[in-house]
Amino acid sequence: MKRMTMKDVADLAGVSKTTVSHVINETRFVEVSTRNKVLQAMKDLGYHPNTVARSLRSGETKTIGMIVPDSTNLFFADIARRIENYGYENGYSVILCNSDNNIDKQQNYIDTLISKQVDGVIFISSGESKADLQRLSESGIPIVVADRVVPLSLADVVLINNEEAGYIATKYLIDLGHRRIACITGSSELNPSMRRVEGYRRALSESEISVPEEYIVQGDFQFQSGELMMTKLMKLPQRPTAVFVLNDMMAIGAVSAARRLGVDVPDDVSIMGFDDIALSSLLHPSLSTMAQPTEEMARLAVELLIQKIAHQDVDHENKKHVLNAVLIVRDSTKALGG
Amino acid sequence: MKRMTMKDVADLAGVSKTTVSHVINETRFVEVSTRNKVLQAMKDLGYHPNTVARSLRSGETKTIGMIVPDSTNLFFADIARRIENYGYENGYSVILCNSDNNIDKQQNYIDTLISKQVDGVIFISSGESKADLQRLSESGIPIVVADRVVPLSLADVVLINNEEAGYIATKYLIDLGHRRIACITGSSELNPSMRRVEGYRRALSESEISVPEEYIVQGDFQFQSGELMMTKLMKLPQRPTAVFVLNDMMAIGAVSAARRLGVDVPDDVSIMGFDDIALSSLLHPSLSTMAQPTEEMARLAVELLIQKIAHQDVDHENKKHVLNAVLIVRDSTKALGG
DNA sequence: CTGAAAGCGCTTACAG
DNA sequence: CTGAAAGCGCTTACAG
Repeated sequence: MKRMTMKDVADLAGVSKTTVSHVINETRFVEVSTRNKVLQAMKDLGYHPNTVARSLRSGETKTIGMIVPDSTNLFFADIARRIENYGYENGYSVILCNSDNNIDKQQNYIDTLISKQVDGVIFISSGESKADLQRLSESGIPIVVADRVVPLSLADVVLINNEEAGYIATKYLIDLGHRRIACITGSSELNPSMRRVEGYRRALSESEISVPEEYIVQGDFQFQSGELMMTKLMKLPQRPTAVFVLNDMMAIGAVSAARRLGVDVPDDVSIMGFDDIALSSLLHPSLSTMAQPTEEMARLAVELLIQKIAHQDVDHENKKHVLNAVLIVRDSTKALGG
Repeated sequence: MKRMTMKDVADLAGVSKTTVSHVINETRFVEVSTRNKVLQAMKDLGYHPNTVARSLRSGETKTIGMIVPDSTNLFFADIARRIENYGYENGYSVILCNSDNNIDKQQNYIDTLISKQVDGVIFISSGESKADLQRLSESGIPIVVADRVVPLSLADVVLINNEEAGYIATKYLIDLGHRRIACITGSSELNPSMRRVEGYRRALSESEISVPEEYIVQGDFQFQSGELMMTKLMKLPQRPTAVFVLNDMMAIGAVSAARRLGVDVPDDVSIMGFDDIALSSLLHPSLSTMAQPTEEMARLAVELLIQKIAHQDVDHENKKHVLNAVLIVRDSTKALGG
């Protein structure tokens, strides 16, 4: 049961540790017969290389940290899953860190990640965390931030064009003939939410549609707030005919609230979501939404990180990588009076 | 930007590495003034202890591996989240491994976890994986298996009493006056699914209700199969008045299918789920279900693992820890004709 | 084609 | 109250 080491393998195979190391890593030519003896010895002993020792020596752990606000949220769960998968394909393990909107927890995790010598960190949206990011960055660990804007001095950034996406969604509703278009936002300090609202406003003002302030209500990206805010909107004297909800979970809540109020979706009111979580295509009515390219975001984030890890020496210019959300039309929206 | 080491701290503070180590770990008394000098030096240098070196020396990595089939599945996401959290509270980081029902991936991850010298592994349900578990177990790494039955020679096991839970759910439907009670199962080779069906059968036979074989239909724990199987059931000449669905995701699909067919839930048919994922209480009708104690499962799994890690020397007797699912009555079920 | 030895950054007996 | 030194299991220049 004792853990076998290279020494054990070397002894059994009758060669040096150097040679064992080289056959394991294929890092220099080894006589075929020697090689086979080593391989056989490894097998006989059930040898597993000790990555900890290797990491100490080589300076790389083949491990990355992934910080997400809440891996239970379907949007983050999806990205986290894909990051794990791309990491795996590239030989990296990922340490899962839920920041939980808890500043202490996030800070502790960052210290832990630094101490564990992770090769890089993928940081996904969380409240205010410039200071933490700064510490990470100062420690010299490559960072990629996803779904969030930070100073480029700190990290590469991968995100979607939220303003444009907000514009496209709203424009789509306008083109369907809607004029009374409300919006359920996320927490006001979150940049993605703010930017989507800006796009929403731009589309409306471009079409010279004025928006009463009570049409813009604030949620918190959770189901319940979608329900609550939708109920509020439906009780307005001048009811909107379409609602742009800034994420799908709230949009699903909004559909639910509408149903309970006897308001038909999409006959009486069109509802437009954001994210395209898996659930959105399944429920009835299926949700029209702006799909985030999570696959691409995750792939790009991992690729960028791996590049940064590889070229840590040359000074890498951090960039902002902007992807596009795409309009997905399903059953929760329809032409006004159509 | 160069990583600081204990040597740097020792030099700046004018003490030995030994002393630095002892103030960091609080492992022997150090003169207050010396202590302060060391602390100050650490701060000035932005020193972070190198856990990799520590692990090599001490033999523990303060890291555990968590293998789940798919962290995107709400039930697993919930458990994974809680395990991460309990791990964090106990000073452990967790490496996220999605086995993905891919035997190669799972095997690779296990080798990786062994090589990375994780202190323990929490293994959550996956298809057939006795061989992998065996390898892990032979490497001497403590293992806790959750939501699944394996030989106790290999690991501690934490799970719910699926048979009893299936019985309780079905008995509840019977007590509501239902006699024609169908069941949508999960993949037939999964033990939890099989056991729940056994409980379902026991409750029915106890009440001397015979169940036509076409009332038991097989899904795969995904939304779509719930929809599909529900549709099939509703087209039966002798339609069931209640359906026990072996997980919530399929139950939500079943509700959705019913709605589309113009069958009211719960007026025309009662639907009973299993798991109590967060979504189940939110949708309308909210779902009656058997709640799995994920909080307790996660806590227990982490506690057991930590105990095993601590007492690796003394030979620990693996046990099966059986928790109870609890009946949650919501709006998707009602008395027959009530 | 292969090996001896230094060293990665810690912890911890041993010594005083 | 503190320090010098061995050693955890690897990798990799250096040497032959």
